[in-house]
Amino acid sequence: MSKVDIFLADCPARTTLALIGDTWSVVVIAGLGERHRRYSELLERIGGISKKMLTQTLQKLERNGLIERDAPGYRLTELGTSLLDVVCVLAEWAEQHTDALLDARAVAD
Amino acid sequence: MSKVDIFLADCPARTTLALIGDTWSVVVIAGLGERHRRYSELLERIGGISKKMLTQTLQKLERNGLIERDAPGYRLTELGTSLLDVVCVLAEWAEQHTDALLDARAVAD
DNA sequence: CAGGATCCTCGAAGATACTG
DNA sequence: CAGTATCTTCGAGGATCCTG
Repeated sequence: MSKVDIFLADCPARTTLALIGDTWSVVVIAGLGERHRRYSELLERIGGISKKMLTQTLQKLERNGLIERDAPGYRLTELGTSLLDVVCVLAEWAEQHTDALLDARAVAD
Repeated sequence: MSKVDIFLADCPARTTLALIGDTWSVVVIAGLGERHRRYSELLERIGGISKKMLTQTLQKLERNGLIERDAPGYRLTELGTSLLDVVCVLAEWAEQHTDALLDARAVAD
């Protein structure tokens, strides 16, 4: 079973995607970063997220052990920090390839 | 500007997330893998996806230059293959940490 | 086999107002 | 400041049937 195959059907990667594959989870994880941050700081830093979705996403991430409340505010757990590393890989890819993505789209349209 | 900060507000990573951050894009990319595969093969390999969503997702990925039709069937473009590498990093993380994720959830409930 | 067309449901997400 | 509560909208996604 190759590394790719674990994404098929019922597998760890699909489980993970179900937990963090919503609109805001990855963004909030990145917005939190390595530091402790307060709610209002996150709201401002992230930008474009409503208070409702920030609250909901924070609760979801906390429930899954990716962040913890560190009053007043939040920080990534060790588990969450390890995921942040993965998120950074995606960020790096995005930085290098978003232009190509948008170009391809322009050509297709 | 740190690597994490590019996820905030209007940035390449947010753009990328908007393009591949739906339920099926990442799964289809992984399901395609390095090889050329036919529609029916994907449908079976992925599992749990409807024909409608497979068709829609393939079209979306093609429009963004991540896959190309290679009749009859599909394969990742060079751009798509580079993204597959990132996806594999996520897969690897998932394989190692899904248990911790589920445990944390069980404790919280 | 590989879709397209249609209809429908349900939950994500926003807007707004309220609270300790 | 950091949420909670309520209402509403909108579109992702499923189910089903049809087609070259």
